[in-house]
Amino acid sequence: MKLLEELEQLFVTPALATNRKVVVRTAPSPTGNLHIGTARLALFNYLFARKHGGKIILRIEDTDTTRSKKEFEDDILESLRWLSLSHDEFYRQSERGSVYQKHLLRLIKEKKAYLSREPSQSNPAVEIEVVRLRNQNRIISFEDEIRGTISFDTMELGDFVIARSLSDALYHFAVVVDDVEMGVTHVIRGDDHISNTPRHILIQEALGAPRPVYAHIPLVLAPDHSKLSKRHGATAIREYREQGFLPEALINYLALLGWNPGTTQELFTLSELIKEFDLSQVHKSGAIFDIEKLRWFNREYLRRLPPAEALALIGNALPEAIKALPHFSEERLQKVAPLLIERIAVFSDIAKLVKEEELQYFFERPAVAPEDLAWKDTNAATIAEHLQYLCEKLGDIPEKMFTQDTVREAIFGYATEKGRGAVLWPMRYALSGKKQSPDPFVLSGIFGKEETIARLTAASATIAK
RNA sequence: GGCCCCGUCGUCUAACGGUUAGGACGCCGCUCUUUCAAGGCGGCAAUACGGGUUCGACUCCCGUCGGGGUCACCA
Repeated sequence: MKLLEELEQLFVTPALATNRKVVVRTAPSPTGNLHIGTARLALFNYLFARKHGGKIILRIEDTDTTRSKKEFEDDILESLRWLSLSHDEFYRQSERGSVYQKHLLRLIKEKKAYLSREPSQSNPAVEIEVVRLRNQNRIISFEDEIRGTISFDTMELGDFVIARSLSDALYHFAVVVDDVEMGVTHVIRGDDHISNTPRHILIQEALGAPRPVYAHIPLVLAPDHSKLSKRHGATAIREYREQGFLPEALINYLALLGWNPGTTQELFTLSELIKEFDLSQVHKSGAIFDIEKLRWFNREYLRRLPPAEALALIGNALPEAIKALPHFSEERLQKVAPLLIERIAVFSDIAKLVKEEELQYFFERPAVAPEDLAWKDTNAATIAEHLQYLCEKLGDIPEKMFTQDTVREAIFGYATEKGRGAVLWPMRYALSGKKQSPDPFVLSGIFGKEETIARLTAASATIAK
């Protein structure tokens, strides 16, 4: 036991000096659109590097040519850009075959690896010559920034395969060679790589390279505690983008998933995150992705959006059917926008409102059901009387002065005197045709004098029948 | 199954030997109000379990249970 530990000490390569410039990498495989979990890892790498004035390498790990697709690479790049997660250098592993080969050859020459002729696993009929690493079968331990010391017995790994052939390096080898060649100082990746780490260290030591600092971040989990996958709903950043989530909200939410600044602050801009971020505050256990909290963040950012920007985004999310309605206009939409913002968390919620017919009445005269016009047991004659009065009273307001405030001023006394419910409910219902809607003053302000009076008159006519 | 990692409200988390175990999301209630939304106020709700160590454990140690990861010529 003791001997084993001493033996181990002999082989331990010191971690990279901390005074070296920080170099991190985010290394997605283009086998799917940018995943929420990958984006979060990219974010952690980004925050760490930017905080320490380091360099960020984006490396596309496409050594598996059958599963890798250009369209996924495009999506990854585009999604990262959308999230504002920039990088400083870009590589594709598929373009680095000669680099891997060079190191493979060297290792073989130094007898640290060897060629082995054996039947192909995919096609046992043919023999191929794979490259295996000479494993010294010892205990590897490393310091993980998140978990502390982790030890593995690498015995059961055996002389594992590092390349399918001299010109076809496998993932583990490519990763280690790249990290070495690119001068990566901090490997910040998902904790599903913990058990790959001893293998990487073995390769690294064979290469005679220094050991980077490892930080294994716990994974993002689905509500059922399993790995977040498609059956749990949207997993790609693109889908959230398409649903109308704001990148700032996504960033903020993802940052707080497994990390916190140790204060109760929850809303952070990217640059605040850079300032606050610290690997030592990263949690050890996996965090469940909670769409409700993401929606809350999104709403917070939605409300902070400059009005012009919000308006443009609402315009994008608004179905064509609404834009085709008779009273639709940009001016009208501009007035409705603040109401909308108050009622949605994500832009895709607009489609839901439309489906529930919560928006139509802003842009076309609503159908009014006489039986719904009455507040409690107010009788028809009284309602008609109130509506009549409202029309007259509002008619006295000059068109230019017709706003939610002047309308309120004009009729609030009357409403208070006659019973607010008895006056205001029919007024609001007449304007919206809905049992639930914004208040009648706000609606009047949106519709303007002519349309407001027209709707009140129409409702009044309905009740007269 | 072997190996590795993890375990505070339903969820994200604070507390790093001494707190009535705090905050946020969600949920519920109240309030504002003609209705809805938003807002304000409040409530429900957790240290997985069992042993130690200690004057004192969410915090340290051991075990149990539970969860996750990984065991490729995928990444």
